[in-house]
Amino acid sequence: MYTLSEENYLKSIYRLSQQPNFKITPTAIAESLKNNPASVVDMIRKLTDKQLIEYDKKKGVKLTPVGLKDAVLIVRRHRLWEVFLLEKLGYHWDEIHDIAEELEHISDASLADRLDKFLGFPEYDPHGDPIPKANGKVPKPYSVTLADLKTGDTCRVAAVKDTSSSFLQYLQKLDIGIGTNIKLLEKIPYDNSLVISISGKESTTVSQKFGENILVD
Amino acid sequence: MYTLSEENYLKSIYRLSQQPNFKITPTAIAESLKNNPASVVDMIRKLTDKQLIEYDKKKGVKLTPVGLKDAVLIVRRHRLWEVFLLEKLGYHWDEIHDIAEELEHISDASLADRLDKFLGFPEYDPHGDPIPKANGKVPKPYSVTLADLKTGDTCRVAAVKDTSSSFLQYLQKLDIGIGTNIKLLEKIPYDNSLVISISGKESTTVSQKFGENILVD
DNA sequence: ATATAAAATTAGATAAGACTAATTTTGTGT
DNA sequence: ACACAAAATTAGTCTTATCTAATTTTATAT
Ligand SMILES: [Mn+2]
Ligand SMILES: [Mn+2]
Ligand SMILES: [Mn+2]
Ligand SMILES: [Mn+2]
Repeated sequence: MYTLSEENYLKSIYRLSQQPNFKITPTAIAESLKNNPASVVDMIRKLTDKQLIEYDKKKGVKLTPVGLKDAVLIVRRHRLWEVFLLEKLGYHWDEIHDIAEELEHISDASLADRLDKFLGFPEYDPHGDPIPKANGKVPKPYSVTLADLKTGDTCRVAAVKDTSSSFLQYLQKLDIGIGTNIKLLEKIPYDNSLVISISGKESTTVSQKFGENILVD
Repeated sequence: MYTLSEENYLKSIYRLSQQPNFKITPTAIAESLKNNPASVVDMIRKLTDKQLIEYDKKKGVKLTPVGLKDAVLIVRRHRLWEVFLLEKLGYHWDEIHDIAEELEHISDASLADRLDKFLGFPEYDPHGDPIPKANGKVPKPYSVTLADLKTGDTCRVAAVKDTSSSFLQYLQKLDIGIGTNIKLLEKIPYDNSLVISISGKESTTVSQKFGENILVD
């Protein structure tokens, strides 16, 4: 159906489209794929010809209904494989993303659905991201971040925005995972650093960037 | 490490090398990969440069120790994924080969070993082919075919040589699978057709080609 | 409004892997 | 040894996807 590259572009565009009010430019796509804007311009032409995206200079890139449907199916496969790797093969949550990045491209009509069933129809992947359903419906993702809370608020970690191993390993070190309870003790006005209590334990200070990459419930 | 194409060539050369006294020529490789001899010549050069194979005009293509080791690891992944697809996801044995053909290329250092453990260290894949061990040792494959038997002999189906869906579906129709008992009732001298009894039931006639593609115990 | 910077695009190059068509080498039968 | 066929190889083309460098367009700041 699609080449590996086409699928990676579709997925990248989909991910960028999740950021509200964000204009999806060639540069943004290039950054997200760690490649060159010139290459992106080529692929934009190709995907436009295939009617998977529309490109308006003013509005940026937008997925067509067909492009969206297929992008969502790739995301579905990615997240299902992540669940498999963690739950069945015993990988840690900082190791699974790159492998799923390859597995998501395996094309077989019934593979995702069989995997879904085998895994017991999980709702969320190991990073807390919602797993699109077979019909293409995507459960609403979490949207409030730790950095959005007010002093004194308590929350449950629901998902992580950043899935890089450096971030995930840091979380591991802090004993934070999906489900961990966090209380915001103080917000440092100077640089918006956050003083938090993890699982009721003594306080720790984390950066604003850190807080913005944790989605809470 | 290797490109998709390189891996497919390595695996194809390995498979051909399993046929005793068979000279592995560019044409043979081309046939096995359903591509063009000219393309094969290019790849022979590439793999030779990488010291994965040696090519002697007289003796044909041969895997070097390194090439052999890596080819075996690809076969290991292929066969492990086939077990997974059949046992865990409920595919039938005629559907798994093509999917495993893609899955075998997923490159992660510990993936095959974790999958192996998850599956309970299976000895044989769903077609009866031995699964190479993590250390690269390959259990001895079955070698006697149904066509090798003498009239009156009884055997157990141990493996199938041909994994095409047309062959596997035919076997399914005849109620033959790994483990099925077959008795050779008669060999027709004219064209070596085989009259057999499957699981003790009434007799069926199959072709010589059919018999040569069933390995027995 | 104009200079400057940033972003987008074009032009041209490269690499992998496949193909077809032409040519050369090898093998076989007489 | 010679003729013919088959196999191997070379030459040249194509597609996909990437890059760098040059150019054009768009945005921003004074
Ligand atoms: Mn990917
Ligand atoms: Mn994830
Ligand atoms: Mn393959
Ligand atoms: Mn098999």
